[in-house]
Amino acid sequence: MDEPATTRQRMVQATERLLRRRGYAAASWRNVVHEAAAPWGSAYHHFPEGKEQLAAEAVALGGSHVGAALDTALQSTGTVAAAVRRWFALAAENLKGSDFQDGCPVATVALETAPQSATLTGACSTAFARWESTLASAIAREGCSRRRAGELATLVVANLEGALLLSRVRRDTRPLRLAAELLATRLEAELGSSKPPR
Amino acid sequence: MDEPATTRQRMVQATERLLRRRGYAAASWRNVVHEAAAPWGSAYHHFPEGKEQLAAEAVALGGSHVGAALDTALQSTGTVAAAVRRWFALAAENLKGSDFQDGCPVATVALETAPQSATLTGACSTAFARWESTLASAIAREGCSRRRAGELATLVVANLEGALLLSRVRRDTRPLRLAAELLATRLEAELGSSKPPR
Amino acid sequence: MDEPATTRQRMVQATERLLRRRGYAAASWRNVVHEAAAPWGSAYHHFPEGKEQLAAEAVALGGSHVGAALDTALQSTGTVAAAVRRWFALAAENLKGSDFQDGCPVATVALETAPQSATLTGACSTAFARWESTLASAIAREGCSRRRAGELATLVVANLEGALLLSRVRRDTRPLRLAAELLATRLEAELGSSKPPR
Amino acid sequence: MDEPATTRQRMVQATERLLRRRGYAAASWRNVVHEAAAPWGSAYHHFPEGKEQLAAEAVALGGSHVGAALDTALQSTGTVAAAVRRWFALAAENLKGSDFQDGCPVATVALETAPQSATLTGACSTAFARWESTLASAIAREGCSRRRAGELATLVVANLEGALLLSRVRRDTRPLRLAAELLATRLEAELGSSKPPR
DNA sequence: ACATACGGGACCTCCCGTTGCT
DNA sequence: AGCAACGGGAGGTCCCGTATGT
Repeated sequence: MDEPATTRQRMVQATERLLRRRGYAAASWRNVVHEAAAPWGSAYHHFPEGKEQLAAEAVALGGSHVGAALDTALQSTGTVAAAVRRWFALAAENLKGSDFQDGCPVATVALETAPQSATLTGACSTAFARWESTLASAIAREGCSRRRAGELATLVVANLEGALLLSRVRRDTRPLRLAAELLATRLEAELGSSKPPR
Repeated sequence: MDEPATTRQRMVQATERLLRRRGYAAASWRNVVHEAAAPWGSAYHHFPEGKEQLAAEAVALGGSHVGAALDTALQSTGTVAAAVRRWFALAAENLKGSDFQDGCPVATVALETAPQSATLTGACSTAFARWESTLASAIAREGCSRRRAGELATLVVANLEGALLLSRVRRDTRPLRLAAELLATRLEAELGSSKPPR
Repeated sequence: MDEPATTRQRMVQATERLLRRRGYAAASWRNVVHEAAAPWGSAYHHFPEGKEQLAAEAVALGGSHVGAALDTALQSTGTVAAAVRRWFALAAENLKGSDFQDGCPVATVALETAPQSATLTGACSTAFARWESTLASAIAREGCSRRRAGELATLVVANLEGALLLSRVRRDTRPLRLAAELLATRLEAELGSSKPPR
Repeated sequence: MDEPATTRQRMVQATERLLRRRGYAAASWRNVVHEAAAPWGSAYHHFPEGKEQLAAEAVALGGSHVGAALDTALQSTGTVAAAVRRWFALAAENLKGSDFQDGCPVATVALETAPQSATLTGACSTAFARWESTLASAIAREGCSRRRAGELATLVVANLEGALLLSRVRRDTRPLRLAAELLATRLEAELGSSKPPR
């Protein structure tokens, strides 16, 4: 195990990197094969449906990275409110750690391709839905209706994306911190009675 | 006044339309001159610094449109909380009215070009800053420290962009309604009794 | 015998189909293996000399199909003149039956590749020569010098190809009927005295 | 007058040359701009509808060349029968003069692109129709019903194309001579009463 | 202010043929 | 016989910016 990544995997990873940093337009085959040190001649062997397929897989990969950070945050904290704070802090770290170069691969592709490519919009939608589903489950577990849990999860994701965008443009992570605070306060207010935060 | 739009104006307007709907990549000269029914021969006469200049002006125009909606919302309501609800509702209307085709021109360009083009990132940043400044003034007028007013304004803008993104991807305006509710509640809580939030 | 077609056979047949309908350029390996439901992995096992070999065999197969129609026509009629009429009528049927999609695989390849590929030009030439030889023998049997029989055979083939081309472009089989009439009349005139047409 | 050919004209001419010699597939932009010594960057300036537009114009040009040869033949001879002989002889000369490299640009494109491109099939059809129309008028002038004149014209064109194809593949102009003889004899027979053929 | 043309390059897609491994 | 991957290149399209003439 832990074999060296296959060409195909390297291409998806490279694409995800490019999407994060410079968006869909920059994820050209040329850039991808260069970044991945992959053979250009077999691009369409691995991705017979072309660039959309490659990008869709990269979006899925990017989404799973962010989702993994959410899982980590949930596991390392006791309440959803704390997890949200942690999740947003991780996002802020990544942003700052890349000198504000790495944005959210999902959001970038979503805005750049919606509503032209159903495939890609679908991939973005799926990524968002997964985060929301994870969040909603965690929220519901703290004693909240499934319906309201879903709404709160949507708000968390919306705030993450909005704050990430603003933080990136301003080169300042404050929006992420403010959004985390806004959400955590609200979550504690709505869930607090039934679940003592440790 | 109210003269017919000049060639130059038509080009900026057409570009703004293209940015909203299909992003920076679609705002090619070819598409712009076609959409604007403008002569290609004088493109570089009007915009000697090229496509970036054109796009920057289009972002500014798009930003002013959204800003105008905010002004309208503030004038037609009594509190900032109500104005935010109204502002987000207007955004939802525009989104739905265009069959979820028209997104925010500022956000799209911001993600697509940051951090490659300082000019364009600056234009986006300026647009966001203008909305925040308007909001911050209105919030401060309801009895809040300038500092906290600025933070709340940032949160409003972050939520607008995040919710708009989610609403567009899902083809459902619910995220915008939820975000408006979250913000309005918080604004009322912090400003409501006339002042003392904490 | 009458076993299921081998992979190799299916590939040649698929190629012949593609040549007839869309020409040499459309007979890419990708299209061929898809049409034939054949494994790409063994393409160069079966056709070690590459695409030219495949196409040459497909031309030969196509030529034999047309030649078989000629044999049928000769057997089911009493004179060469009648056989020509029948042959052209069969060609018209095939053309119309395919909604004017199926042309002559030999002619298409001949024009598309002559004079670049000696192999393919040779394959086409052989196909034409076979039809002419069959015709010439039949004509000579009706009492005509071998020399003149060969000339008349050439004229029949030239008219078939020319009329097929015109009929296909116009989506109208009239040119084939006219050419058949022209040839039959001439054949009857030159052979008529010695061989009463039934 | 007799100005140097424009870039656009040179491109069409070069394309016509390539179509004649090597078919539609060989008329790539790369080959065209090389042959025409034209700037590749303005290809789509001159032919905004792309390769099909270029090829359609080249087919029209090629068709007009062949048509001009027909006009010449008609003017330099006394009867249609003689003109057909002359026309076919000119075709044979061109074929032989190019060492059997130059075929008919119209026929090649017709077979290669029919029925995929309506534009190109139309261009080919138009070229054929023009020759037929010229021929039909000339035939009718010799005392033949318009209807029969049209049929005979079709036969002439079909024989030209078929014989040209065979002559090219065989590297031997005999098919063209035989076809001319066949047609001339028939024309003389059908028109003979009013115009002594011999 | 506008038109026509140049000029080089990037885009995605698809091509043909080869190479080791079953 | 068949497979997965490689490898370089050509295909048509469209890009941005510039250069001349009015």
